[in-house]
Amino acid sequence: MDTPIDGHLRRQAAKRDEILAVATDVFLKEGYGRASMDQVHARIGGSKRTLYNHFPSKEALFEAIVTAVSDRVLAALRPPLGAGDLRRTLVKMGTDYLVVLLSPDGLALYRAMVSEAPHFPELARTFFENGPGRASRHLADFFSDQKAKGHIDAEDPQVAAEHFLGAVRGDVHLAAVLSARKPSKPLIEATVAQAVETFLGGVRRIDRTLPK
Amino acid sequence: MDTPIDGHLRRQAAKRDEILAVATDVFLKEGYGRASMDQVHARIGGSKRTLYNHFPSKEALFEAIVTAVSDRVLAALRPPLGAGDLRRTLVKMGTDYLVVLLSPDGLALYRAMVSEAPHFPELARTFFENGPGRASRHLADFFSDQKAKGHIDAEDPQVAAEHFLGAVRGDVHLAAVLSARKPSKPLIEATVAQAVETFLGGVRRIDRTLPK
DNA sequence: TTTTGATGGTACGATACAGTTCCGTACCGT
DNA sequence: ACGGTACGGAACTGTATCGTACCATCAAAA
Repeated sequence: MDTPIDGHLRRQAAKRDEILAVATDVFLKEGYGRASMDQVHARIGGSKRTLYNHFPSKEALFEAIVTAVSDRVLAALRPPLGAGDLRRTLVKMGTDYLVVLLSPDGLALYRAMVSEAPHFPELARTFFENGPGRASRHLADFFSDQKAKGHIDAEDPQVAAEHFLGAVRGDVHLAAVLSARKPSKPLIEATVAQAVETFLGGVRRIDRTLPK
Repeated sequence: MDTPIDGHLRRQAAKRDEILAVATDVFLKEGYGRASMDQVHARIGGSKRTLYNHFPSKEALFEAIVTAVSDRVLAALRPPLGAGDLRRTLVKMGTDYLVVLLSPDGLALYRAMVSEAPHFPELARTFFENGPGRASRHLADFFSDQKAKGHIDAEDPQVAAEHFLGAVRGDVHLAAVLSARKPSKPLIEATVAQAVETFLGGVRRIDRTLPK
């Protein structure tokens, strides 16, 4: 006995996926305010009623888009961090983090959430929790382990993680969000590299004539 | 002969200021998309024509608002940094920076610029240059001086400044932008304090059995 | 084959928006 | 007193918006 899939459900799901794909493109490119249901409908073709059958309102469609894109994009914010080498782990976490944030979808999602946070507060909260917040806690767990092993001397691992990721974002993410200029990958890697070194060793010159 | 101020110009300027004040409130609270000229007009009273006499379009009004608020808000991003104590300077710069970014106007301005950056690219560029970008360069100048004096060991002072300010933003700014929860001032100071310590000394545990 | 459910096509309703037009009034310098 | 300028008031234009109503069509299930 194989899968007794209803043909109607198959069609329905396919239509839903098609609508979601097109609507995602429109909403992320134009933003919630400037995107219009008519625009989506024009690119979908067909009836406007079927569009509203799948998503009962513009807000519902936007929420579906955000959750879908979040699931797809934000997953990469938590790469597997074995309890391995500290510097290597920071570099991997930093580059993965920054690459996701600077990807077209990442930038568009960030812009959309910042723009609509006041009108979709629970959605914004979910975005933060499943995105940057989770990434910070993920890294903080690693820091806790490193601290227990005596490799690290951070007062609060959670705060330390947030600071490291904030340093990685630096002005690069800000500039990209504001001017839509996507920096090159080597520049990303160089930025992360220096952030890691600063984070590890600090910036203060150590007196060579024996400390302590 | 006292000031030969034209009465017409006085009225004109007063009206312009009034419009700008009300419109700033509306635009920063609602965002460019949801704010409407009718809404501004309703709160101004008077004729719609006078509104359009002062600002020929919605876009022009928005640009005037952004430049005005930028001048007023972003000035505090460059506190005077005498070439004094390193730690104290970092703490001052960090707290001033974060307090401005987390102020209601700072958050609203940030949201507005991120939202409308694709449609007002030159405005977004100006905002970045006069805001976070200038702050980074300001701090970078201080770092260059400290480096010349042998107090710090940063490869690229500009990048180091961006990383420090990024760490100061951390997840606090992100969370505030996304959830409109303004963190308390002691939390701000505590965050900055730890960021400064991490930035100065790094996180890696130094082997107590004599380094080097 | 008949019936059911999803879809295609299009017109429509109601509202909101940016920007204009017309007319009359209040104020200021001369 | 007079002329110029900005302002108040309100209706109006054209367009865009979200969402609904109506009917024909097509594919799958009975």
